[in-house]
This record gives sequence, C-alpha cells and structure tokens, in this order.
Amino acid sequence: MLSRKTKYGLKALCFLARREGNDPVQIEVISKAENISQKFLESILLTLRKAGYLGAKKGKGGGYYLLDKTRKTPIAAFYRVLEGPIAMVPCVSLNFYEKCEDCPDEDHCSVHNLMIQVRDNTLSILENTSLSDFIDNQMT
Amino acid sequence: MLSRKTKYGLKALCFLARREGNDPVQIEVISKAENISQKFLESILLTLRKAGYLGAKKGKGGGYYLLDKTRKTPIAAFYRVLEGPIAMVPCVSLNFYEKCEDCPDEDHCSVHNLMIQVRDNTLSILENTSLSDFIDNQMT
DNA sequence: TATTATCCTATGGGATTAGTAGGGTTTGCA
DNA sequence: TGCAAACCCTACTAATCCCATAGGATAATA
Repeated sequence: MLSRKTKYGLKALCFLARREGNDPVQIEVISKAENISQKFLESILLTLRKAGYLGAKKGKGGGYYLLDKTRKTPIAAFYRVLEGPIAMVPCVSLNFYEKCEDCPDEDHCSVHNLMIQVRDNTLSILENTSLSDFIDNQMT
Repeated sequence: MLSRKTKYGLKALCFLARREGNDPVQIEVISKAENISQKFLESILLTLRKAGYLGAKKGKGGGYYLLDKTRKTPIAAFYRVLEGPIAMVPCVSLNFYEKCEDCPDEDHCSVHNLMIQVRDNTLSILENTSLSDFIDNQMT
C-alpha cells in the first residue's frame, strides 16, 4: 500500500505542475488546497528538494517550485524517493536489491519469478508516466 | 512490499503443489524445506485452511494438503487472504474499497487514476496465474 | 531590524510485523 | 484405554515503521 507520505508528495507535485508560471508557492497554500497536514507536508517537500526535484526560496515571497527537469521526470523516480523500492520483494528490486535469507536459489523460486513480472508491469507504467503526463491523467 | 507472511504462504502452497500425490504433509517438513519458522508457518497454514484452500488432518500421519480447487485458484486469491488489498490505495481497491478523506473528487485525482492503471496491470498477472501456472513458472 | 518562510532535529503515539510461548484438542495406533 | 503425534487457538512481545507535531535555527526580503 502507498504511504500517505508518497500520496501527499505526488499530490503536491501535481499541484505545483498544474500552476501557470513557476513562482514559489508556500507550504501552507499547498497543504490547504490538498488537505494535507502542514508540518507533515513540510518534511515531504524537504525530501523532494534534497532529491533534486524541487527548488525552495526562503523568506517573504518564498516557497517551493518545480525545477525544470521535474515535469519530465517519471513518477517512478518520485516513488523511489518517497516510498522506496517499487518491487514487492527486495530480491527483485533493481535499485534496492537484497538477497532473501530463506531462498537458496532465486532462479528457481516461484515467488521471485512472479514478482519480476509484477515489477516489470508496474515499472512500465511508472517509468513511462512523467509528471506532465500525470496531471493530464486527471481528466481521463 | 510483500510481507513474509504472504511470501511464506505462497512458498508453502508451492511446496504442496509440487508434490506427487496429495498425502498430508506435516508443518515441520514444509518449514524445514522452505526455511520458515515452524510456529509462524503454523499460523499461516491455519489461515489458508480457514480460507478454504487447504485441508488438514489431525493426529499421527496428519498434516496439510491441497484441496481440489486450489491448484486452479489464482494467486490473487491467496494474496488477498494473506496480504490484503492488491490495490496500492484503498480508493482504487475492488474488494477493500475506502474513500480517501483528503480527496474531494476521485475522478479528478491524479493519484487515483494512475493507481487504477497499476492495479489493473497487477491484477492481470495475479488473476491469470493459477497455482499450477505458478509452479511451472520456476523453470522459466 | 522585523517579518516571513524554509530548514532541521527531536519526539511520541499508534499501527503493523514477525514472530514466540504455551498450552488445548483431535486422531491414530498399540 | 492410553499415549504420542499433529493440528488448533489465544495471547503476548520486541522491533519497526508511519504519521504527525513541536520548536527553534537559518536565510531572505523589505
């Protein structure tokens, strides 16, 4: 299940992407528009800034704004930063791989092989949907 | 991420499905073959029995065995019993639907619409892979 | 300098996970 | 009948994660 953190993060990115122009937007504005706890959102936006997807401006007239590349960034990237691995099992994760202790041979593990299929299908969506695609999505 | 419970449950089902015949198998045998804590596995198999996928025989020579229909049952069914919803967000779950408090309009929510796609893709795999298919899987 | 807004660390309650403990109950067999 | 094998069931716990809040530090603007 998607954590609230990820869900809120994606909603905030959406909110920024839907705006005309790219002026900084205060946390409070986003949190009220999207019904998100302000303090919690604060930490989420901070994470996204550190990951290089958002810029921030302090002081009066400050706030968060999208960086240029962010609109073209696939949802998969945000997902990995906010939620972690996309794979359902560490042994099929591309970016967070870990071997299972209980499993002597991955190639012959049914769970492993099925979860590779699930991962590839999910990835095909999350990697091929950019933030721009994502906001168009809302009208379909 | 898949819980150990689900992973162990699927492995145990696999183990039973790969056997010739359908004699009861003791928990201990499965737990040793698959490197699973015996007591934990015990509770998992109990869940699967109550859900109607396994039979059990008590006393000497007893153990767990597959019911007839179980080989034809899709992995999605086991998943729902062991792990819960397949959807990543309750608002796109078919079997465990819940409305989001923060979201005024699902149809115009980007997250909602994206997660429907992910759900449909995942479902297409989990619903179309039966336990029989699943064990063949290991050799591909 | 005063105000505004992000930055950052720490903390805490609640839920979930992955077991563990310790019996109880039923069955088969000698 | 009696014993041991094997499942049945409840309760508990340690660890971890999630969601959120608090409060001050820092930086930018006017």
